[in-house]
Amino acid sequence: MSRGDASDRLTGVSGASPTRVTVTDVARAAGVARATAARVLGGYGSVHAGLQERVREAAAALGYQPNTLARSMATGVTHTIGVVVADIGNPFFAGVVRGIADSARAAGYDTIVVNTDESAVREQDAVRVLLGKQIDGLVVASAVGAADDPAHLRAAVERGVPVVAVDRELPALDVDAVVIDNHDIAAAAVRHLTAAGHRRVALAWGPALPHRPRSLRTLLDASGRDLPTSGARLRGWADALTEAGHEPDPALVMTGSQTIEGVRRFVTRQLQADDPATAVFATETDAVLGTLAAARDLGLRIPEDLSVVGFDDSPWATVTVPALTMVEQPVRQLGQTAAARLVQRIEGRGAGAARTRALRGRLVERDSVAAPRA
Amino acid sequence: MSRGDASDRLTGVSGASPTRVTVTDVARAAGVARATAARVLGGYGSVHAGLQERVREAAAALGYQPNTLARSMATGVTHTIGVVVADIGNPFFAGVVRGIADSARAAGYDTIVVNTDESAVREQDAVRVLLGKQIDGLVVASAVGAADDPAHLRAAVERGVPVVAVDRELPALDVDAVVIDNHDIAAAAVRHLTAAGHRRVALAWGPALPHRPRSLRTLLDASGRDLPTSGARLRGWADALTEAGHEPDPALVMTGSQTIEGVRRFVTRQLQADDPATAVFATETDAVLGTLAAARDLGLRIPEDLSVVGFDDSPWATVTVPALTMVEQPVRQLGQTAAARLVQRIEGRGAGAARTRALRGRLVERDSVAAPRA
DNA sequence: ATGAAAGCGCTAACAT
DNA sequence: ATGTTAGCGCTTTCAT
Repeated sequence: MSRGDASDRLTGVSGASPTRVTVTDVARAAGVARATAARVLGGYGSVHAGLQERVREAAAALGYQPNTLARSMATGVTHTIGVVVADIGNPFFAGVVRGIADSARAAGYDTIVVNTDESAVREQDAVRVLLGKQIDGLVVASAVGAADDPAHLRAAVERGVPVVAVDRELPALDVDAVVIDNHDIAAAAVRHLTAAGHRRVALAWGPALPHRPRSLRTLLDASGRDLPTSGARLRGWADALTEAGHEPDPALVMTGSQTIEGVRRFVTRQLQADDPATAVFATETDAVLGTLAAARDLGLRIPEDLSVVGFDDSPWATVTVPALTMVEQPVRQLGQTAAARLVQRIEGRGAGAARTRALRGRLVERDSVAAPRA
Repeated sequence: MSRGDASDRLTGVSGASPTRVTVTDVARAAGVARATAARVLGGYGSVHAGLQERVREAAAALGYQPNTLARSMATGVTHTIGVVVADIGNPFFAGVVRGIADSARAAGYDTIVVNTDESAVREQDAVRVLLGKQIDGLVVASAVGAADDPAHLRAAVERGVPVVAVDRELPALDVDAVVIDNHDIAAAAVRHLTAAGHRRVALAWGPALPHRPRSLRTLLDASGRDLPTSGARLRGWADALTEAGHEPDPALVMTGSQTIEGVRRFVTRQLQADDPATAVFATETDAVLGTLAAARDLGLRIPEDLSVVGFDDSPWATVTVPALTMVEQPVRQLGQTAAARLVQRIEGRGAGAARTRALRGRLVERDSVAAPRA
């Protein structure tokens, strides 16, 4: 931790130069003042062409590399945005992150990505770390429920660090958000099923609750406290069913352990019930996998015995048998839009009230939906 | 860039405090010297309990948050490792990154992840940015071919920044590496096919080459210049075939455009050839998808008409029909091991010569392999 | 156009 | 145990 350790390291690993070369070194070698060398190396102010040359040569000869930390200390700006994402292992978020990086890069910003594994604690940590690193702005796909107070993010806002929510809104905070219109696309997906004649459409998965709510209202209320995306999808499901004249039965909604295995058990139960579900709306990739596993367990054929619509289209959805009808989300665009908005905020343009921008999902129809058995 | 802009931003976005609170502010509020405040806030040195209390209260009251940049400037250490990864959208690398972050976090290091989308130019950029941010070490899954000179990474090493290669070795550089034993697991996969009676095992995909090499030697040489992983898998394929007494025919190796569509065309051609392939060894996820697409196009059944072994086991490999026999790689462990090694290097323990550590893949047998048709 | 000097927020010698 | 002072590498007045 001491300076001594640091230089031990420098000399120890490989016959490396025992000390980094700084503007001071370059200035001395070029025979100019530090300020002059700094001006050409930093690309600001104005310096006689001849001197520029000399400084550049000296810098190249010494192998000078700028220290961005020092620059940031002096300017108060890092040209870096932080990204806090709940699950980088999910291709959805991976795509979002790439979109953010694309857009940020184009605007001259670096990105630092931190994964929280859906843990609220790690999210707080991540935000603290990023703020400590003096990022200029923050894009966050938060793991906190819609009802929880995101104090760590409020701290960012209060310090004047612009925050943009991506995919998951932050109703408790007055910040910009870029999301998918989950209610509409979910409703469209379920409408596709009711149009084919389905009345009993199971939903996997919904909010994680300790025990199954009896009434639809209780369920909707509970989901309002869950992740905003999952609540919106649930409401879309309910609205589409209602619209088709069917009662949205809370018993059709999975509220238990949200894992592939949990879905498998839930769907199995739904298919063996007295008034069995004839279709499943799977709102996450893992829910699709669990549903397919359940169907195979029971020897049910898709779509003859069971119709399925799932979230997050992916290349493998075309090689299953049958190919799956899926909701496609504009992931990359989601990230790009969020980063663009953030850069606007950082650079002081686009001031004004926080705004939520909703992007549209798309239903990709393949072969996993048919009319229910008579 | 100017200080003026920065404070405009601070005041503009929300009624935020126009200036950050520093140790100096806290010290003044607590009525102690800066050093004293710094000691308790930074958690070093020793300070009378009573004063500690007072400083902490003042800090809390003012909402003090440490500036890690300034700390790093003073100490010369960032407690941050950089991760450069070729494709964060690939679940394989997503898993590796999580492993790295786990392990780093446990050792008290933050991680900064940069994605390069398999572009050598962006990789250079990424490394420069990370070095500028004064990271303490670097984990890299490089996009550069085994034959290319990774000057950007050499620069890191020469500056005394420890580098650990993950998944993809850097033969041109004397650095630690943590990889999968691609040769062995590929050979095991192909052996599994020859054991079932296959002689004509197509490989999708191999090295990207402008035109198909005529001889096996030319092919192997060419692949030596490609990504180290793909070369090793190719050699594993060749060795397993040879071992079973079959000539590894270079015509069975895909060398063209490495996309799902490219694989689909390649496999289609292989299956319609005079002496058709009876099995496909797909060395990447997208190669598996292309292979399945080709089989479906031709109305071939797996495994009756075509056997398939693929790389990168994944939950969806169990829900295809049939479930797929796949190579599973210990992705998380790969990342954890790499980060652990890096931390050792950073902290000066585990000095000595660079070492490559190879982790073993595992063949997960399911239902996509059978004896070839007579 | 160039140079001298101050300062960003923190840590770390060096007094006391 | 506390305070004083210098300094990390850079940018940015302010002189000249």
